[in-house]
Amino acid sequence: MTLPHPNADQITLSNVLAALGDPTRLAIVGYLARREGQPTMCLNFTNFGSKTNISYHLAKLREAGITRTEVSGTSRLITLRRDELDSRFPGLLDSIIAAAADLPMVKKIEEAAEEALAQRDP
Amino acid sequence: MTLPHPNADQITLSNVLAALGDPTRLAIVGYLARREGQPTMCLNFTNFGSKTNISYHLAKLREAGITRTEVSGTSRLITLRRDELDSRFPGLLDSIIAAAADLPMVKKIEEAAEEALAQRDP
DNA sequence: TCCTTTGTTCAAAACTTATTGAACTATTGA
DNA sequence: TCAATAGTTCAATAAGTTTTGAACAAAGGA
Repeated sequence: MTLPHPNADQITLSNVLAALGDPTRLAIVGYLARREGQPTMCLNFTNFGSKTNISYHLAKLREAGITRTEVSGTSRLITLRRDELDSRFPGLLDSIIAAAADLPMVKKIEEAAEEALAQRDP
Repeated sequence: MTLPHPNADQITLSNVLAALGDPTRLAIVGYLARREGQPTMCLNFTNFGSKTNISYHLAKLREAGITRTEVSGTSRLITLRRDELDSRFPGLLDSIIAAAADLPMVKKIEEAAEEALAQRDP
Protein backbone atom coordinates (compact mmCIF):
# COMPACT_ATOMS: atom_id res chain seq x y z
CA MET A 1 0.00 0.00 0.00
CA THR A 2 1.43 3.28 -1.15
CA LEU A 3 0.08 6.81 -1.01
CA PRO A 4 -0.24 9.12 -4.04
CA HIS A 5 2.41 11.81 -4.45
CA PRO A 6 2.86 14.32 -7.27
CA ASN A 7 6.15 13.87 -9.06
CA ALA A 8 8.58 16.74 -9.14
CA ASP A 9 7.33 18.34 -12.36
CA GLN A 10 3.73 18.21 -11.17
CA ILE A 11 4.51 20.38 -8.16
CA THR A 12 3.27 23.93 -8.69
CA LEU A 13 4.47 27.05 -6.93
CA SER A 14 0.94 28.11 -6.26
CA ASN A 15 0.06 24.85 -4.52
CA VAL A 16 3.23 24.90 -2.46
CA LEU A 17 2.62 28.45 -1.28
CA ALA A 18 -1.05 27.80 -0.58
CA ALA A 19 -0.14 24.72 1.46
CA LEU A 20 2.44 26.65 3.46
CA GLY A 21 0.15 29.63 3.90
CA ASP A 22 -1.63 27.79 6.69
CA PRO A 23 0.08 28.38 10.06
CA THR A 24 -0.39 24.79 11.20
CA ARG A 25 1.21 23.36 8.09
CA LEU A 26 3.99 25.93 8.13
CA ALA A 27 4.80 24.88 11.70
CA ILE A 28 4.72 21.20 10.74
CA VAL A 29 7.26 21.92 8.00
CA GLY A 30 9.37 23.92 10.43
CA TYR A 31 9.31 20.99 12.82
CA LEU A 32 10.21 18.48 10.12
CA ALA A 33 13.11 20.68 9.01
CA ARG A 34 14.49 20.78 12.54
CA ARG A 35 14.60 17.01 12.59
CA GLU A 36 17.11 17.04 9.74
CA GLY A 37 15.43 14.49 7.54
CA GLN A 38 14.84 11.89 10.24
CA PRO A 39 11.56 10.24 9.27
CA THR A 40 8.80 11.38 11.57
CA MET A 41 5.56 9.62 12.46
CA CYS A 42 2.11 11.21 12.62
CA LEU A 43 2.24 10.11 16.24
CA ASN A 44 4.66 12.97 16.85
CA PHE A 45 1.79 15.36 16.23
CA THR A 46 -1.01 13.70 18.18
CA ASN A 47 -0.67 15.80 21.33
CA PHE A 48 -0.61 18.86 19.14
CA GLY A 49 -3.95 18.46 17.35
CA SER A 50 -6.70 15.95 16.79
CA LYS A 51 -5.76 12.84 14.83
CA THR A 52 -8.20 13.69 12.08
CA ASN A 53 -6.97 17.21 11.67
CA ILE A 54 -3.31 16.22 11.60
CA SER A 55 -4.14 13.61 9.01
CA TYR A 56 -5.86 16.29 6.95
CA HIS A 57 -2.92 18.72 7.09
CA LEU A 58 -0.35 16.02 6.38
CA ALA A 59 -2.39 14.96 3.36
CA LYS A 60 -2.38 18.55 2.11
CA LEU A 61 1.38 18.76 2.46
CA ARG A 62 1.80 15.45 0.66
CA GLU A 63 -0.55 16.42 -2.16
CA ALA A 64 1.26 19.72 -2.64
CA GLY A 65 4.51 17.79 -3.01
CA ILE A 66 6.13 19.18 0.10
CA THR A 67 6.37 15.97 2.07
CA ARG A 68 6.77 12.31 1.27
CA THR A 69 4.77 9.80 3.29
CA GLU A 70 5.95 6.22 3.40
CA VAL A 71 3.90 3.44 4.91
CA SER A 72 5.77 1.41 7.50
CA GLY A 73 3.63 -1.08 9.31
CA THR A 74 0.83 0.77 11.03
CA SER A 75 2.83 3.99 10.92
CA ARG A 76 3.52 6.56 8.24
CA LEU A 77 6.99 8.01 7.98
CA ILE A 78 7.00 11.60 6.85
CA THR A 79 9.95 13.42 5.32
CA LEU A 80 10.43 16.74 3.57
CA ARG A 81 11.06 16.52 -0.17
CA ARG A 82 13.91 18.99 0.18
CA ASP A 83 16.05 18.01 -2.77
CA GLU A 84 13.19 17.79 -5.19
CA LEU A 85 11.71 21.09 -4.08
CA ASP A 86 15.10 22.69 -4.20
CA SER A 87 15.72 21.73 -7.78
CA ARG A 88 12.21 22.74 -8.77
CA PHE A 89 12.16 26.07 -6.88
CA PRO A 90 15.76 26.90 -5.97
CA GLY A 91 16.14 28.63 -2.64
CA LEU A 92 12.44 28.63 -1.82
CA LEU A 93 12.28 25.98 0.86
CA ASP A 94 15.56 27.10 2.42
CA SER A 95 14.32 30.63 2.90
CA ILE A 96 10.98 29.46 4.25
CA ILE A 97 12.55 27.02 6.67
CA ALA A 98 15.02 29.60 7.88
CA ALA A 99 12.17 31.99 8.62
CA ALA A 100 9.89 29.30 10.07
CA ALA A 101 12.50 27.78 12.37
CA ASP A 102 11.66 29.94 15.36
CA LEU A 103 7.91 30.19 15.06
CA PRO A 104 6.28 29.62 18.45
CA MET A 105 4.10 26.89 16.98
CA VAL A 106 7.16 24.82 16.08
CA LYS A 107 8.20 24.83 19.73
CA LYS A 108 4.69 23.72 20.66
CA ILE A 109 4.91 20.77 18.29
CA GLU A 110 8.28 19.79 19.73
CA GLU A 111 6.91 19.80 23.25
CA ALA A 112 3.76 17.93 22.23
CA ALA A 113 5.88 15.36 20.41
CA GLU A 114 8.06 14.67 23.45
CA GLU A 115 4.95 14.20 25.52
CA ALA A 116 3.33 11.90 22.98
CA LEU A 117 6.43 9.74 22.62
CA ALA A 118 6.86 9.55 26.41
CA GLN A 119 3.22 8.59 26.90
CA ARG A 120 3.54 5.76 24.44
CA ASP A 121 6.02 3.68 26.50
CA PRO A 122 5.43 4.59 30.13
CA MET B 1 -4.93 60.36 2.08
CA THR B 2 -2.73 57.36 2.68
CA LEU B 3 -3.46 53.67 2.87
CA PRO B 4 -2.56 51.42 5.82
CA HIS B 5 0.52 49.22 5.45
CA PRO B 6 2.13 46.90 7.98
CA ASN B 7 5.65 47.94 8.83
CA ALA B 8 8.48 45.53 8.20
CA ASP B 9 8.42 43.81 11.58
CA GLN B 10 4.67 43.29 11.41
CA ILE B 11 4.95 41.23 8.25
CA THR B 12 4.53 37.53 9.01
CA LEU B 13 5.73 34.62 6.92
CA SER B 14 2.36 32.96 7.21
CA ASN B 15 0.51 35.98 5.83
CA VAL B 16 2.98 36.43 3.00
CA LEU B 17 2.69 32.79 1.95
CA ALA B 18 -1.09 32.80 2.28
CA ALA B 19 -1.31 35.93 0.14
CA LEU B 20 0.94 34.42 -2.53
CA GLY B 21 -0.85 31.09 -2.41
CA ASP B 22 -3.60 32.52 -4.56
CA PRO B 23 -2.80 32.16 -8.30
CA THR B 24 -4.16 35.60 -9.18
CA ARG B 25 -2.04 37.35 -6.58
CA LEU B 26 1.02 35.29 -7.43
CA ALA B 27 0.65 36.38 -11.05
CA ILE B 28 0.22 40.01 -10.03
CA VAL B 29 3.48 39.79 -8.09
CA GLY B 30 5.16 38.11 -11.05
CA TYR B 31 3.97 40.94 -13.25
CA LEU B 32 5.12 43.63 -10.83
CA ALA B 33 8.54 41.99 -10.60
CA ARG B 34 8.92 42.03 -14.37
CA ARG B 35 8.36 45.77 -14.34
CA GLU B 36 11.52 46.22 -12.26
CA GLY B 37 10.09 48.50 -9.64
CA GLN B 38 8.35 50.92 -12.03
CA PRO B 39 5.22 51.97 -10.20
CA THR B 40 2.18 50.33 -11.70
CA MET B 41 -1.43 51.48 -11.65
CA CYS B 42 -4.48 49.35 -10.93
CA LEU B 43 -5.50 50.36 -14.42
CA ASN B 44 -2.88 47.95 -15.70
CA PHE B 45 -5.03 45.13 -14.40
CA THR B 46 -8.48 46.24 -15.49
CA ASN B 47 -8.66 44.16 -18.64
CA PHE B 48 -7.48 41.21 -16.62
CA GLY B 49 -10.24 41.08 -14.01
CA SER B 50 -13.13 43.13 -12.68
CA LYS B 51 -12.23 46.38 -10.97
CA THR B 52 -13.68 45.19 -7.70
CA ASN B 53 -11.82 41.93 -7.69
CA ILE B 54 -8.48 43.52 -8.59
CA SER B 55 -9.01 46.01 -5.81
CA TYR B 56 -9.63 43.14 -3.42
CA HIS B 57 -6.49 41.25 -4.41
CA LEU B 58 -4.31 44.35 -4.35
CA ALA B 59 -5.58 45.14 -0.87
CA LYS B 60 -4.64 41.63 0.26
CA LEU B 61 -1.12 42.05 -1.09
CA ARG B 62 -0.80 45.43 0.60
CA GLU B 63 -2.12 44.14 3.93
CA ALA B 64 0.27 41.20 3.82
CA GLY B 65 3.14 43.66 3.36
CA ILE B 66 4.07 42.47 -0.10
CA THR B 67 3.23 45.65 -1.99
CA ARG B 68 3.19 49.34 -1.25
CA THR B 69 0.34 51.41 -2.61
CA GLU B 70 0.80 55.15 -2.93
CA VAL B 71 -2.01 57.48 -3.80
CA SER B 72 -1.27 59.75 -6.73
CA GLY B 73 -4.22 61.77 -7.85
CA THR B 74 -7.02 59.43 -8.75
CA SER B 75 -4.54 56.61 -9.29
CA ARG B 76 -2.74 54.27 -6.98
CA LEU B 77 0.87 53.43 -7.68
CA ILE B 78 1.79 49.94 -6.67
CA THR B 79 5.31 48.67 -6.04
CA LEU B 80 6.80 45.53 -4.55
CA ARG B 81 8.37 45.95 -1.12
CA ARG B 82 11.38 43.99 -2.26
CA ASP B 83 14.07 45.40 0.01
CA GLU B 84 11.96 45.17 3.13
CA LEU B 85 10.82 41.66 2.38
CA ASP B 86 14.33 40.66 1.53
CA SER B 87 15.73 41.79 4.85
CA ARG B 88 12.83 40.22 6.72
CA PHE B 89 12.84 36.90 4.82
CA PRO B 90 16.14 36.65 2.95
CA GLY B 91 15.90 34.94 -0.39
CA LEU B 92 12.18 34.30 -0.17
CA LEU B 93 10.85 36.81 -2.67
CA ASP B 94 13.72 36.22 -5.08
CA SER B 95 13.02 32.53 -5.28
CA ILE B 96 9.29 33.09 -5.65
CA ILE B 97 9.71 35.70 -8.35
CA ALA B 98 12.16 33.55 -10.25
CA ALA B 99 9.67 30.70 -10.23
CA ALA B 100 6.67 32.92 -10.96
CA ALA B 101 8.27 34.80 -13.84
CA ASP B 102 7.02 32.47 -16.52
CA LEU B 103 3.60 31.58 -15.24
CA PRO B 104 1.04 31.78 -18.06
CA MET B 105 -1.08 34.14 -16.00
CA VAL B 106 1.70 36.74 -15.90
CA LYS B 107 1.71 36.81 -19.71
CA LYS B 108 -2.05 37.29 -19.63
CA ILE B 109 -1.71 40.27 -17.35
CA GLU B 110 0.93 41.79 -19.62
CA GLU B 111 -1.32 41.44 -22.64
CA ALA B 112 -4.32 42.78 -20.76
CA ALA B 113 -2.27 45.72 -19.52
CA GLU B 114 -1.12 46.70 -23.02
CA GLU B 115 -4.72 46.58 -24.16
CA ALA B 116 -5.96 48.63 -21.24
CA LEU B 117 -3.30 51.30 -21.68
CA ALA B 118 -3.94 51.48 -25.43
CA GLN B 119 -7.69 51.81 -24.89
CA ARG B 120 -7.20 54.66 -22.51
CA ASP B 121 -5.84 57.12 -25.08
CA PRO B 122 -7.26 56.05 -28.43
C1' DT C 1 -7.30 -15.30 17.25
C1' DC C 2 -8.27 -11.01 19.41
C1' DC C 3 -6.76 -6.69 20.96
C1' DT C 4 -4.09 -2.65 20.40
C1' DT C 5 -1.81 0.70 17.79
C1' DT C 6 -1.69 3.90 14.04
C1' DG C 7 -3.66 6.13 11.08
C1' DT C 8 -7.63 7.09 7.19
C1' DT C 9 -12.30 8.18 5.43
C1' DC C 10 -16.79 10.14 5.74
C1' DA C 11 -20.31 13.50 6.65
C1' DA C 12 -21.54 17.60 8.96
C1' DA C 13 -20.69 22.08 10.87
C1' DA C 14 -18.14 26.29 11.18
C1' DC C 15 -15.53 29.37 9.06
C1' DT C 16 -12.96 31.95 5.43
C1' DT C 17 -12.08 33.54 0.82
C1' DA C 18 -13.16 34.97 -3.80
C1' DT C 19 -16.23 37.10 -7.02
C1' DT C 20 -19.93 40.14 -8.55
C1' DG C 21 -22.70 44.45 -9.28
C1' DA C 22 -24.42 48.73 -7.48
C1' DA C 23 -23.42 52.70 -5.08
C1' DC C 24 -19.93 55.65 -3.51
C1' DT C 25 -15.54 58.94 -3.01
C1' DA C 26 -11.90 61.77 -4.49
C1' DT C 27 -9.28 64.00 -7.96
C1' DT C 28 -8.61 66.05 -12.32
C1' DG C 29 -9.59 68.42 -16.61
C1' DA C 30 -12.82 70.95 -19.66
C1' DT D 1 -19.02 73.93 -12.00
C1' DC D 2 -19.73 69.57 -14.34
C1' DA D 3 -18.36 65.39 -16.13
C1' DA D 4 -15.06 61.90 -16.45
C1' DT D 5 -11.55 58.98 -14.45
C1' DA D 6 -9.63 55.75 -11.05
C1' DG D 7 -10.46 53.18 -7.54
C1' DT D 8 -12.96 51.76 -2.95
C1' DT D 9 -16.76 49.99 -0.09
C1' DC D 10 -20.79 47.38 0.72
C1' DA D 11 -23.84 43.48 0.63
C1' DA D 12 -24.81 39.23 -1.36
C1' DT D 13 -23.48 34.95 -3.17
C1' DA D 14 -20.64 31.17 -4.50
C1' DA D 15 -17.00 28.41 -3.51
C1' DG D 16 -13.50 26.43 -0.83
C1' DT D 17 -11.12 25.28 3.76
C1' DT D 18 -10.69 23.72 8.44
C1' DT D 19 -12.28 21.22 12.25
C1' DT D 20 -14.82 17.67 14.63
C1' DG D 21 -16.51 13.02 15.92
C1' DA D 22 -17.88 8.42 14.59
C1' DA D 23 -16.84 4.58 11.95
C1' DC D 24 -13.45 2.11 9.45
C1' DA D 25 -8.93 -0.44 7.90
C1' DA D 26 -4.51 -2.60 8.18
C1' DA D 27 -0.57 -4.34 10.67
C1' DG D 28 1.62 -6.28 14.77
C1' DG D 29 1.94 -8.39 19.21
C1' DA D 30 0.02 -11.16 23.27
